[in-house]
Amino acid sequence: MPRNRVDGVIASWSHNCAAEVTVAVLGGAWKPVVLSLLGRNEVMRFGELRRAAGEPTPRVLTRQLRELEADGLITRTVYAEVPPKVEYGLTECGRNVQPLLDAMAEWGRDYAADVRRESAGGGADRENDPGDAAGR
Amino acid sequence: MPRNRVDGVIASWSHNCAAEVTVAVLGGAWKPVVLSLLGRNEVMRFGELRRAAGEPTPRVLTRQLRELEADGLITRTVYAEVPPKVEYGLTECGRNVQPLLDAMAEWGRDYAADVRRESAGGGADRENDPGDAAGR
DNA sequence: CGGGATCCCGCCGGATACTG
DNA sequence: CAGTATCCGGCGGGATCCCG
Repeated sequence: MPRNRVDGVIASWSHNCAAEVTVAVLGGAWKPVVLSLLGRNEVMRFGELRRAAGEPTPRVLTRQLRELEADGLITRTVYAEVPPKVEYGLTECGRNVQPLLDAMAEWGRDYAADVRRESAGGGADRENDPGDAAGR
Repeated sequence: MPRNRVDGVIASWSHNCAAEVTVAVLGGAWKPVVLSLLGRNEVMRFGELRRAAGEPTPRVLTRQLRELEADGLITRTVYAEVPPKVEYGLTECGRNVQPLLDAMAEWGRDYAADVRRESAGGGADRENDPGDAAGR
């Protein structure tokens, strides 16, 4: 059970926010995409997943998948045949994270829209003027 | 408007999941803690924030705060007095992210509990047995 | 008090090449 | 097809010291 990756984070969130655990689990370069793809496709083969995710290099995708597997979010099923065939799917934990992932995606979209808006539209910069705050 | 940090991520989530934007914004080492602290305290000074977060090094905390500011989540108010006084607070965007942060924290807690459970309790490992899957 | 300057290092992600 | 092996640059985070 090589869950050592997130273990450090889990161990030290006494004063930390538990959200850091979530970031540690979902924070890989291709993990959100992979999870959302598997959320819609039940099972996917390696190449299929790779193409759909946007052609990450095999090495990187492999590691992302192994980490997600070690963290208990996805399953990996190897079929002993030639040519090789490996199928990836979601565990229950992986399915449980979908609503959260959706919420994160929604916020991300809204945030990106905000950024675009203020980049394009006139910069309505608000200045903080402490002014008379020279107390003490 | 140095929002260049997340701009790259925002620009390239055509096939990606928008959740990556969220990770890019909240993905710093001390960002979740800072945001949740500011969510409960309205305004906080640098040292106050530092102690409450768990004593990160000033340099690191400063950068986290600058990034959050550049990303539009927090405000930074400098009072021109001696000794120096700087107060941090949430922008509207920073307040909007609180519910999501809570959801992430909740999932993180549940996940950590799951991990602890299966580490302690007997490993109820489920094996995948493709068995008769040698099709084609 | 609230940082900035400098140095360091581990890790993450990508490119390229090779294989059972 | 589904990876593995090797090399590499960048940067995120920490330690330590110094400053207005």
